[in-house]
Amino acid sequence: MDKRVRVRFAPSPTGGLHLGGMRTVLYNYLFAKQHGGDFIVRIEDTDQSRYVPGAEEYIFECLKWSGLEPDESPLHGGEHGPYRQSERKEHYAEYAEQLVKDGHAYYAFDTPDELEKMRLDFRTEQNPSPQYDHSVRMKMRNSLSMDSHEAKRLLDDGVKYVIRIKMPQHETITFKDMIRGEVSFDTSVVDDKVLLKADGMPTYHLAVVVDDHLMKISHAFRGEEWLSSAPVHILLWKYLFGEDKMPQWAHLPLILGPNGKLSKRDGAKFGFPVFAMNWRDPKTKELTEGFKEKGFLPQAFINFLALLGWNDGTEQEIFSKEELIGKFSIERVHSGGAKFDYEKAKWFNHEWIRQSSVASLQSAVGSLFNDKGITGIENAMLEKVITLVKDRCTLLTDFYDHSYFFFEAPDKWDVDAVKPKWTGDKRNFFIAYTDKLSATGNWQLANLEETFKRLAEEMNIKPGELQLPLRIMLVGGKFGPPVFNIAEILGKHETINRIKKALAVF
RNA sequence: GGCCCGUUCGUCUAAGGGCUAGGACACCACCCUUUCACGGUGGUGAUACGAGUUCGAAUCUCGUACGGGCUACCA
Repeated sequence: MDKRVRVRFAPSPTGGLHLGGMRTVLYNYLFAKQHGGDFIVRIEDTDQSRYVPGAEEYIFECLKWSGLEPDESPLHGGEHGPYRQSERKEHYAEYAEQLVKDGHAYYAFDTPDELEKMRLDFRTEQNPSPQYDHSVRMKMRNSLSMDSHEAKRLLDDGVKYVIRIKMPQHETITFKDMIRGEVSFDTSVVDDKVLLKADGMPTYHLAVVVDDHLMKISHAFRGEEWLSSAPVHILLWKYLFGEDKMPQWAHLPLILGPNGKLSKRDGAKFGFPVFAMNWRDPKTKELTEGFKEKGFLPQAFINFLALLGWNDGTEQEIFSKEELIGKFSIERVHSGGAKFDYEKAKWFNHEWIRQSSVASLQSAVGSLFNDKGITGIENAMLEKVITLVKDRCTLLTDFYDHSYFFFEAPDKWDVDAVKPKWTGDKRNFFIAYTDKLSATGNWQLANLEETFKRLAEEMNIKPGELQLPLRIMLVGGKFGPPVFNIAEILGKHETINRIKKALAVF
């Protein structure tokens, strides 16, 4: 099938790619893959004042980590490249001029100050934010309000200008949205949007239409925040390339934070990530934590993102990327916004950790320990530890909290938990137990436990009262997996050492 | 203010005219567990409101309320 979808992003510090943007990317990706189409990414860097160097590379790292790599490298071009709008500058002016020639657009010479004055002058209680539209355009300085000689003179003199679309009056624009069905707008309430800026760069409105045409985009999925400017884009299609050539639109619902639209700030405020990976703003040096660094598996990230506003109609919740490609359908995307629930996201991650094989977790967990300064762990040991604690970990980082004691002997113990019931008999028990352990050639879970219980019985102590002290000797506190499992993994030498060391303190 | 979009348990959602509105997260209780968790079983909990159409409405229509988006030479 000849499907071609594109996603866009602006390399700006705040407009990066947070949850909402990533989900848009994901849906585009799933749709493209499902139909055997192309998935391309376009860099919308036409706003030079907000351009942040390095943001492109960062975002491709995010896409790579999530497993959503585009078919053609957006950084190096491709069949319909370049995919960086700043490198396609010359295309846009040509189309803008075309629109002027056809009477669908005009030159406007108003300075920023004049625009501000207009907004102030026309401001009323009923209309707090006046627009540059059919009602005021004849009162402004543009090629519609002045005679053609004057306009030509200004142009020849090199006076800065923008090109604005001339929105028709009282026309109803209706289009079909794949999620919402028919949506219509009255053109007289839409302003004369700037198409080409004074610096020669296009605005999003012009660029999206021109690029979608040139890049032969068949489906355009974007966030709901674009819905209200859709009539401009549809008109542009009509004027430039024909409405029948227009891609099919889908406006995805917004992802909401705890209070309203999800923002980058919400992350810091409520303690959850909003970006796929750590992002440090080069200007402010402010760090925004990512899902990756927080300990999420990419599979879980994709999974919860996909389910935030979509489901396949069954009660299934855990989907692999391949299953999502098979089952996704844009028509089943919810039209209402979805509030992001971090607790549920963590649940997805927990499920994915449980399902993951030990082998697939090994390198991530290994490097986690490395980062914490614990090095030189043997693979066999790591494997055993992961197997034992995997089910209790919600985040990858939990592996540290649930198993660091395998690699670091405790140097302080929760003595308060032992002391009240500590007796000389118990001390003697542990001395006897270490002797037995030293002598044994069978370091198996069953044997360790059996020896322990038999000895306790012989010495007439309840084994239950001895297990907690043993645990505290081995790990330092009241936590961790079953105590004999710990001893088994720790090994003979280490177990005996830890008991002896603790005995000296108790 | 104007325009557009939306509204089912606290949260994500299922049910697109017809059984006691189903599931998941979270929460609570019990069980398992001589640690802490995991897990298991069960429970609390929703169709925003008001009209209309219909034998019958969460579902279709209208109005109201509430929420969100847009209203830049930003995307």
